[in-house]
Amino acid sequence: MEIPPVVIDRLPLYTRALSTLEEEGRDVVSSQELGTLLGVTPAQIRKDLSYFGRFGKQGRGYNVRKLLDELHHILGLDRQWRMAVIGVGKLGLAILGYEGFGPQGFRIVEAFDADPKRIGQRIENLTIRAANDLEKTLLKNPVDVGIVAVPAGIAQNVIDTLVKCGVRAILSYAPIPARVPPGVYLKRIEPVLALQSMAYYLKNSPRSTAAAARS
Amino acid sequence: MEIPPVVIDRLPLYTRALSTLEEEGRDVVSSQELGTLLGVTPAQIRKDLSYFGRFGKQGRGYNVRKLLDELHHILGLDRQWRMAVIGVGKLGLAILGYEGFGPQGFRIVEAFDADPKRIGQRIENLTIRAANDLEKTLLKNPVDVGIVAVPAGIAQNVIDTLVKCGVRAILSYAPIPARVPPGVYLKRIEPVLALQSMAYYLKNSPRSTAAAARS
DNA sequence: AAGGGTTTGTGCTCACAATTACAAACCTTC
DNA sequence: GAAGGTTTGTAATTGTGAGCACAAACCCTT
Ligand SMILES: NC(=O)c1ccc[n+]([C@@H]2O[C@H](COP(=O)([O-])OP(=O)(O)OC[C@H]3O[C@@H](n4cnc5c(N)ncnc54)[C@H](O)[C@@H]3O)[C@@H](O)[C@H]2O)c1
Ligand SMILES: NC(=O)c1ccc[n+]([C@@H]2O[C@H](COP(=O)([O-])OP(=O)(O)OC[C@H]3O[C@@H](n4cnc5c(N)ncnc54)[C@H](O)[C@@H]3O)[C@@H](O)[C@H]2O)c1
Repeated sequence: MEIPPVVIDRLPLYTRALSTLEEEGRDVVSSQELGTLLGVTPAQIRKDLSYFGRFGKQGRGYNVRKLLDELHHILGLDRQWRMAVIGVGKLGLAILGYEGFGPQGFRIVEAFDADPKRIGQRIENLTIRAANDLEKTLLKNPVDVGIVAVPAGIAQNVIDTLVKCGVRAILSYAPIPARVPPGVYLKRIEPVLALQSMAYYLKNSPRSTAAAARS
Repeated sequence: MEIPPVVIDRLPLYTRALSTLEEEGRDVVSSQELGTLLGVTPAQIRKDLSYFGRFGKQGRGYNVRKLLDELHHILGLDRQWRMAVIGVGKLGLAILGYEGFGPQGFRIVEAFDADPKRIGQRIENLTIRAANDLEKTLLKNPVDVGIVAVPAGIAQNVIDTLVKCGVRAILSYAPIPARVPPGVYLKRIEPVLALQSMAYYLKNSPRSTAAAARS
């Protein structure tokens, strides 16, 4: 059975809401409540979950702890993922210092830069390696994910190198339409594109039309 | 006529490719070439553009300069947009220092933080203001876009304040399912969700299955 | 000026995703 | 233990977007 990518994209949303509920001590939650919490219809949630099994109880809802465990297992969040950051400039520094990855099982274990002033620096328990050593290091010590935060001009090059080293998931902050071979997964973070599409709505709504932009 | 949001989301992609082509001195481009450049089918591009008019010439293609101007006009990129950054921490600093916004007409004109050590600092020709002055400042000196880079816990609060100040477009980096009233546009940057959905594919492909994740 | 080679714009079809709607299952209370 | 009130899981329907295919339009060459 083939699961639609949109469904996979929503599952992490559900896990995050469930984590919050669990921290609040909640035992069960209905698709209704989860829906209003996330801005998604209850039927959507039920249908998405039904791709993977039957996790709820009629008349009652979903056991928060149980559903969270199931989703963690489905998404592969019940293990550690090793990541490398390429490009430790202004943005790379913020990424290295971000405390949101670790608790979700995503650990940054390598960082690379081309600037001689950066190479060798210790940041967040990590020693910045030379960009020249990227291939050698990753071949010896593989990572699951590559985070690309280098200037646009060399991003495709870096991505190609990552692919050659067997990296199969890439998170790219570079503003280019990067290409990867099939079997490699790429997600782009594109704040400028997001702003540009919102500009359209700003321009074309006389101060208060309905119909919010997809987020 | 109502234009599908997905179409609006693709237009900025086209403008970026066209800009590159223009810098290379190209005069005309076909939907075919633009398509392979962006990983989109030519028919998709033609259909998207046809929502707004007839910009090409049969047998020839699109005039790069002309199409770029048209798209800039359609998206509202032929003017300056004023932005405020809320939260000048690790990420906020990278945003303030990012040179990718200006050339596209998005100018950061205000920055706010709650940390006394940050308030008053001059960064990139900007003086960091106190978070307490957010409402007062924006009411006197409105901005078009708010960029939210504060901790998750207070993000909804900041967003509510922005909305109250008449901000109608918000780019949020906070990992929360923020809600805004209709007529306000919100886009979220969510690296963790992107990683989590890629984890699913990493886990469920025996090292080389086709079907790349939507990016 | 005619013909061959391109490429656009768009009606039509197909695929897929969201929503609706309801029977089945469950809990609680009396 | 029966009745009333919830909520799930899913079959069926609706809605929407992507791709196909082709006539019309254009360029260039001879
Ligand atoms: N700063 C932001 O908020 C932001 C936002 C969106 C996108 N981006 C994108 O992220 C990327 C980085 O942005 P930034 O603001 O950090 O720029 P930056 O110039 O501060 O950092 C780039 C870093 O990459 C390093 N580098 C150059 N070549 C390299 C190589 N071959 N291997 C490894 N490292 C190399 C440089 O030494 C530098 O430290 C850019 O593509 C930018 O467009 C940044
Ligand atoms: N660093 C990253 O790469 C990254 C990536 C994705 C998401 N985020 C998100 O971006 C946000 C900021 O992350 P960060 O790493 O910069 O954290 P940070 O702690 O370095 O920065 C947060 C800043 O917000 C300021 N602040 C607190 N309350 C405020 C208020 N009421 N008004 C204005 N400013 C206030 C703090 O003083 C601090 O300077 C968080 O929500 C985080 O989850 C960060």
